[in-house]
Amino acid sequence: MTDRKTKKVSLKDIARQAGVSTSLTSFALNGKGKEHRISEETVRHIIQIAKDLNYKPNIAAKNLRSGKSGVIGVVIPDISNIFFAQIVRSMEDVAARLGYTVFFGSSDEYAQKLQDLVESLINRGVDGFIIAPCERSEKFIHQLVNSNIPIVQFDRPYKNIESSYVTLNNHKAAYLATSHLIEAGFCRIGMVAYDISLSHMQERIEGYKAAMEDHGLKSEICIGFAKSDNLRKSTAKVIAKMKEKGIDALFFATNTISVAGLYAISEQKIAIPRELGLVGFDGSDAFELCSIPLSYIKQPVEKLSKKAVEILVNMLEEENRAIQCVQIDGELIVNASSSC
Amino acid sequence: MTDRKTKKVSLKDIARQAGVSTSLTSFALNGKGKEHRISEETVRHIIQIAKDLNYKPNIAAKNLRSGKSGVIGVVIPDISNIFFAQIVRSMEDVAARLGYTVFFGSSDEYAQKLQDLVESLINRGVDGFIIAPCERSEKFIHQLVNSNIPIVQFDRPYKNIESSYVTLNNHKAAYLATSHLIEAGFCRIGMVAYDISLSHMQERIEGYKAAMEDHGLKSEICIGFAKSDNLRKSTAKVIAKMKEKGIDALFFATNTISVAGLYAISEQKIAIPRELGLVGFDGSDAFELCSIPLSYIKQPVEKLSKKAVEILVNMLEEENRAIQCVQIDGELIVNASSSC
DNA sequence: ATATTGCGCTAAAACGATATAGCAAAAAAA
DNA sequence: TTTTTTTGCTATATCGTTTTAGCGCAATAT
Repeated sequence: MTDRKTKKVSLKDIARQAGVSTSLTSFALNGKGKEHRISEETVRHIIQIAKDLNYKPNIAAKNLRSGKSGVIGVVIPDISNIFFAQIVRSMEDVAARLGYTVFFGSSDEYAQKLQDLVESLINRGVDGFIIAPCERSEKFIHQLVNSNIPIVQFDRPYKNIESSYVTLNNHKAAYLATSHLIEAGFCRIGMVAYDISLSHMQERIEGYKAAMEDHGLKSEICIGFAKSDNLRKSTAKVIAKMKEKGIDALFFATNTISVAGLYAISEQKIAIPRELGLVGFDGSDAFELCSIPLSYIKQPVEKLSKKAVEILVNMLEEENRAIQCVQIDGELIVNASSSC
Repeated sequence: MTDRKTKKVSLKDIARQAGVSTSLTSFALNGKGKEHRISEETVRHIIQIAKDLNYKPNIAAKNLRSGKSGVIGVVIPDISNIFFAQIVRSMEDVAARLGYTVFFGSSDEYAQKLQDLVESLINRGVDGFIIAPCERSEKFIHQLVNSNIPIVQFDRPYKNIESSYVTLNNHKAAYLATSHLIEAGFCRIGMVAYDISLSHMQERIEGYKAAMEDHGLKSEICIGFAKSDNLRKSTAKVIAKMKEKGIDALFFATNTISVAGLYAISEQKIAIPRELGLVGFDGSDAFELCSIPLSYIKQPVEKLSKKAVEILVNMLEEENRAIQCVQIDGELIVNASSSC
């Protein structure tokens, strides 16, 4: 640990001590010895001195000179959602391994906040973005893509925008969850979703519908919508209404809905799975702690974040403008809430 | 949104267009007009042009020149712990309002990882740190403080190190939780804690003990330790053993222990609060979803993070070397798990 | 002997902002 | 009138890197 007060060691210091120019020093330390035909001995010498002096390059100078920052901006809806917390966590690891750092911020599902965040990150000089869009942000994302800032859409991409994206195969996951309920003997299966147009939600809804249709249950399709600004109450209302209609199982479209649903069910004292079969989405401590553990679709957090970071870094380093669209399969975790 | 390809507007561009020098431009845009006796008209003129050209200062250049980065490094144990997720979230907001950005990383409670993180953040040029230390990191934190890098310890400070810190008043909180159980009619109250020496844990233990003593229950003091690397199993074992001993209530020392405890209790089919009264720590979705909602000590997340950021920024900007030690009170949330 | 090539290195110009020293003209004081 | 002060501005060095252009010398080719 060096004292903050004693000035930091610079390239110049090393150069002086080694009796060479700063250029040579820079080349040597960046592994460009051969490329610039520096004698191996000189390179070794320089590296040794750098080590001795505990040289740490000044990143601001590097950034200024190179016009790059080595920082990836990540914009997610909410870091206090465990799913995104894990995603960010994982992205950090992957990015670090590739020599990048992650700046992140939460949009709270507000288009304006997303825009502010992105702009402030641009000012901070991030090299590229991984963004989970929110409602009403399509235009802005579009502009962003058009302005040639490297960007990977995540989790709920606008698929008609020409950009790379990484997302769960939501259709398949929802199909899987619904089919599982059907195979477990339920037939009047409802879905609780958000009334939003983002792709992940629409595809989960479509996946549910498709599964119902494919099993001859088209007429039983029944979707209720929870309001995110009054989540618990609205979810409770939806569930009560569905129960009245004779629904015998529910598929929750997200982990927030799942938690709210579990809460409502415990309040309404509905017996799981006898009176109502359940499948949720993503994970949460709460899923296992409710009296009957919840079956759910598990998203492959590491795979998703790794892919997103890799694609972005590839764009940054290879100037690879090829668009990559990746959909990764989810896994169904079967617990007691869905086995009759 | 500016096109990434079209080069960015620099001070020079503005200066040229305004027909003045870059120095003047810099002063004008930094509000140092008066200080450098620039005519008000010129200042207005320059500012107008900067606006027209949508000028955004290059942060790398600023950093290089000033030796500061406007970035605060935050090191916490684990971002996927909801408590720390909320903390980070809140710190970001506060920091943004003060003109700073937050870089954060998770130590996973490993001293080595904490050290690596801090060093990498130093290389990235952060101006100061907010750190939640972990076991075996005392020496390193001590070095850090000695090397004059501005730092605020957080959540579990080493209090004998001469540095500022912000933490919950853990003693008081534990005392409160324990007293509450006693007043609710429980008397054989056990505590489940981690066997670590960090201050927050020691003080929670001391607070529990003090409450028991003050209520004449010294002989009933009983502390069981959960292992963090095998949390669920070890917690279950501890609880089972305590139950055998005739314990009638439990105080969980952290939210991770609380979740594990709830899990064990639901597995062991113990009736809450009839057979066992419960109070936990921090919040979690799970606390409300278990069949009987858990009473718990709620930490004032906003206050804690705000204070920490403010103290650090004060150190950075005022060169204020005065050490500030802040302890903030927690709040007891009473739910069904502790009312006989 | 002269021209060419390769080798190992250096000098110096960027990158964009800030801050110090100082200059010319106008205003005030002598 | 001459000197001093004030006003409004400029030129330039600097922060620590990276990178381009090119220099002098020796070895090889002609």
